[in-house]
Amino acid sequence: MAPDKRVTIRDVALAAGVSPGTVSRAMNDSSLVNEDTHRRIMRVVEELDYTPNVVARRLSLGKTLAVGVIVPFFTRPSVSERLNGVVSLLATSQYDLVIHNIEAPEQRVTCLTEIPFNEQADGILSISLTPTDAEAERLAQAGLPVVLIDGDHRALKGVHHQVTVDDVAGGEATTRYLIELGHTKIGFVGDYHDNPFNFTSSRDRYVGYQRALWEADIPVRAEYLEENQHGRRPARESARNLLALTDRPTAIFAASDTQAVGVLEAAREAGLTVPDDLSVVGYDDVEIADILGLTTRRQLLFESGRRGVELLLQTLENPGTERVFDTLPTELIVRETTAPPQG
Amino acid sequence: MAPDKRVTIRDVALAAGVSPGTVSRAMNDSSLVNEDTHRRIMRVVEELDYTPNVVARRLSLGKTLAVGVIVPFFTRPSVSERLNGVVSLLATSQYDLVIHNIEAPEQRVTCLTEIPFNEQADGILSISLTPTDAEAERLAQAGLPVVLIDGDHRALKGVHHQVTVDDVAGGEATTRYLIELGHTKIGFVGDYHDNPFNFTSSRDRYVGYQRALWEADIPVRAEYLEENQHGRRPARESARNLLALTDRPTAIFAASDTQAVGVLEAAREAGLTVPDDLSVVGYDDVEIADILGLTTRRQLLFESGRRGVELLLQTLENPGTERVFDTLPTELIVRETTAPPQG
DNA sequence: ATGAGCGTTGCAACCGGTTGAATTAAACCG
DNA sequence: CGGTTTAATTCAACCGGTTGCAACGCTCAT
Repeated sequence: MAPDKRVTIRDVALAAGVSPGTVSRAMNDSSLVNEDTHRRIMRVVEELDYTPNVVARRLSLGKTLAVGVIVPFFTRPSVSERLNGVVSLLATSQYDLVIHNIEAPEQRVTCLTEIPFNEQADGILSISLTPTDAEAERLAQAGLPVVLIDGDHRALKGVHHQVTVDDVAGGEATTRYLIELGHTKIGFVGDYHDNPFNFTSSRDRYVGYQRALWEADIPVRAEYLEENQHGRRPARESARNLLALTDRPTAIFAASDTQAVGVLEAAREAGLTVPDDLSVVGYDDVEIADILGLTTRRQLLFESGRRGVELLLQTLENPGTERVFDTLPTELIVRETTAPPQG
Repeated sequence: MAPDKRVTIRDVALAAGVSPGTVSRAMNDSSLVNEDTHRRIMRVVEELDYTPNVVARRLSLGKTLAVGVIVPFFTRPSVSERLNGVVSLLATSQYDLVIHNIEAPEQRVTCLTEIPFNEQADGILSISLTPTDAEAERLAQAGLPVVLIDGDHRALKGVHHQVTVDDVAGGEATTRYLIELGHTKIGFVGDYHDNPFNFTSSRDRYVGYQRALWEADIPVRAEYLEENQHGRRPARESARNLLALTDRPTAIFAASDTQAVGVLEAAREAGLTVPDDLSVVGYDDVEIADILGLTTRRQLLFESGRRGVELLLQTLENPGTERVFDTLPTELIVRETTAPPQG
């Protein structure tokens, strides 16, 4: 009944008539143990159904064989897709994945300052977070490899690698596309550019938006910028404001697909036809964009996760690796929500 | 430069002029330690910035202070939402969350048979997986508390608690709603009922569908059942088949919202207006349902995750806890994709 | 003064692996 | 046949905490 105490390495040693050390070696680097002994030990392992205790192993090795992943709001489709890339590659390695979700700004602090220190992970993957200078310094102290996915902090040594997208360029190119279609009155619906999580993508895309306008000699109008909480509903509100302007935009660039959906809803409410009365562009190219036929700028979410893990594993194997700053490309996916302005 | 070796409990002990044991006690149950000593130790801890090594702690305690979560396809919105519930509650506890994603049937086996055995977790949460009898037995052997969220296996002792939805009842009620609207030709678009992951929800909902028809004396027509891979695209294909029938259904019940989206797409392709020419109902009530105005049966995804964790933590605290089988309610959310059949 | 009783603290074993150094046994060589 | 190399294995320390038990110092009652 009582699930007989776990089988330990000493049990195996006893049964095989060797010392624990030999069993240990047999299970790892067979090179030092005799062929026959090895086989014998393995047979006993089989028989007793022995599985090494990972925790003991970790303590002894001084490695946790786990990587910590810090993600904010992992239910957001873009984040979830990145995480998916992370998980898919990590599953093929010996490392476990310990997840730390951040839903509130306080958690952000705890995660970034405590996790690296309690030896729970050999490396840290941070998704969509841009550490402040103080946080980066603290990370550096911990001496763990840190990889930023969709987060930028080249300045300090705490960060080893990063995988990003050039959001400024992406925002610029997307805006330029709208301009080339003939739009000059282009609204922007994004997150609060100053937010407690220090999310930077919306802000960066807006910077790109401004650049595109400048280059085209189109004035940047303050009333065309709407900042709000992230999300579909807040974006809908923001879009309502834009569409209520006396000189309303003929196109709206949303900082994410989720927000673009809110924009589309606001347009419908206002009785506007998309794309005839209003063009809408999103960012990310998550599934909803395909479903709704939303024109958007695609970024390689899944790949960013995979690439991040790849870099982290590389560093764990070989701590001397040079720092890498990857920038993944983006691509405009034109669907049915954009067209030249009417009249 | 070299991030000076980690501070251990012995360093603290030395600095505070006590033994490691006392420091350990001071950090845990202060009751045995003198007030003054306690304060002194804590000051040193502060000064040296000491954090206990979790791995050593785990080995010594014989507990891993982590729970393993096994999820298939966590990018599916319904699963992700459940996971969200899990994470949100677990974050408030001392337990870490180690994720194991399953994307292929082989992984299913590894996860269910190995993970419980290598002492990586004190308890297991399994989401949307129904263990086979053999797997359940193996789980029981491991002697770990296991909680099934959206999975059913009351038969064996391996499972401690479970949190489910009555999919049969949900499917029946949903179908009855269509019947009450006046539909008699109702198609069903679901997963392969026989699949390597042993997902049962689609199958169960279909059983409910059959019951509703029987009760209403409507014949169950084999050609109205379409099984396919899970997903929007396969569901679209399936719906195409249904709509191509000479006596096509006037309503389609999709086993999930994701699949309902595929059905809507097929309807649009076929030039049918929803809900006038075709009614469509989904299941889950994930965000896309709200966006598209899809009538659907809501289930409490987030809550199911939270509740599962609650039960698991309870059992970890107090191993004697009685087994609990929770069934969460569902609710029909009527939106704009259902109406009485035309003519 | 003696010893019981209590609150604190130290000691040392233990959790279950890993690993460098020491040991043993076999093999080889002049 | 002694001496040395080499391969295989054992030994014991170690990773960094936890904890039962012993020991210590003190108070208090006898």
